[in-house]
Amino acid sequence: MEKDSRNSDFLHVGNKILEWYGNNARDLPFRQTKDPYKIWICEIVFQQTRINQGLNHYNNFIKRFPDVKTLAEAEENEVLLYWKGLGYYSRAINIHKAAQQIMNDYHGVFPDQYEEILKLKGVGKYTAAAVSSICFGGRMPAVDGNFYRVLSRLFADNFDISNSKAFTYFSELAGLVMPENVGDFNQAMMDIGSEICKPKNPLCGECPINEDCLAFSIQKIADYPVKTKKVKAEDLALTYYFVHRNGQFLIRQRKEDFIWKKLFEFPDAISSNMETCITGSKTVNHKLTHKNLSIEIINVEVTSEKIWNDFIDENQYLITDVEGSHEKSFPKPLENYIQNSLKD
DNA sequence: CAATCGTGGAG
DNA sequence: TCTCCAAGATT
Repeated sequence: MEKDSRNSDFLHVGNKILEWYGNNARDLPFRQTKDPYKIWICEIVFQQTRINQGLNHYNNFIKRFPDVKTLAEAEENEVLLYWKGLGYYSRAINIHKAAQQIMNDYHGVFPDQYEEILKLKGVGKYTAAAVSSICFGGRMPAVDGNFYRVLSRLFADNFDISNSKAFTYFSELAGLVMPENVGDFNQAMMDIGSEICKPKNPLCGECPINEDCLAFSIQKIADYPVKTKKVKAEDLALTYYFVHRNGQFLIRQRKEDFIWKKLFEFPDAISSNMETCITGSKTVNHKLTHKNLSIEIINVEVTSEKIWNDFIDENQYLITDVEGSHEKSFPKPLENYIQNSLKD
């Protein structure tokens, strides 16, 4: 039976990728260390997040929380503050809990085994593989979106990446290609995926493995990866009241298991005797992955001290001002609203 | 296990 | 304007 040359000896592909990485690795702050703490933080920050989008957050986070102990001892709200604007805020909650796990269960020493790293809150198979391979010589492929794309093109493989078994499937494909240095290989695949084998307009001419790439050879790059499921965003209307008096305004912390959990927000209702204080409103549209939000923010200018105080007492709202809001984490549209309120 | 969780940039 | 999607994890 005739075998395509691409179907044997895949190891040379991995070595080509490593060689390319040696000359083309991006110069990123977390590339200059093997401190598992820093690598862990960077892996969490950059989940579903582009490098340019998360770089400042990463640097600021490391500066404020340079080690596990500092992070574990911090207040949850301050950890959330350093996550402000980054999205997927449960990452901040989990990263804080995981730091406490490391202090309590591992005496403050970052676990060096894949199975142990996997037990940390917010750490899944991808992150455990990345940290263990980069920092401790672990040998698991860090299969992420880049792996799906590069491998599905390399093998012209139709496996649906929205299938829940995609991780296992592409882990096996990765195993065919994976060379000795798994840590560098994992990082190399991410760089190739984001710099060369891009979702749109990939730079196949510059790709170190274009001679091995089946999709490239049959001119079908755009057909891979296959992804059948599309997320549909539903419309959702929210109403907030920007209740303010003498430069101060009212907020509270979200608690329900819903969007923006544990972030701060404005009141979503006012007392009946406040309705005469309404001076206008503004509607902001904001897109989340699964929701198209239409947020109406009603301006309530309270003049009566009694009405102000009664409302706060009844609902246990917190009082802040623009300056104080800098110390709390708000959803992006509310953060924007607060900053714009300066211009009045 | 399919649905859910942000934000911003590219095309 | 609109769609896709980016170093995923959790429930």
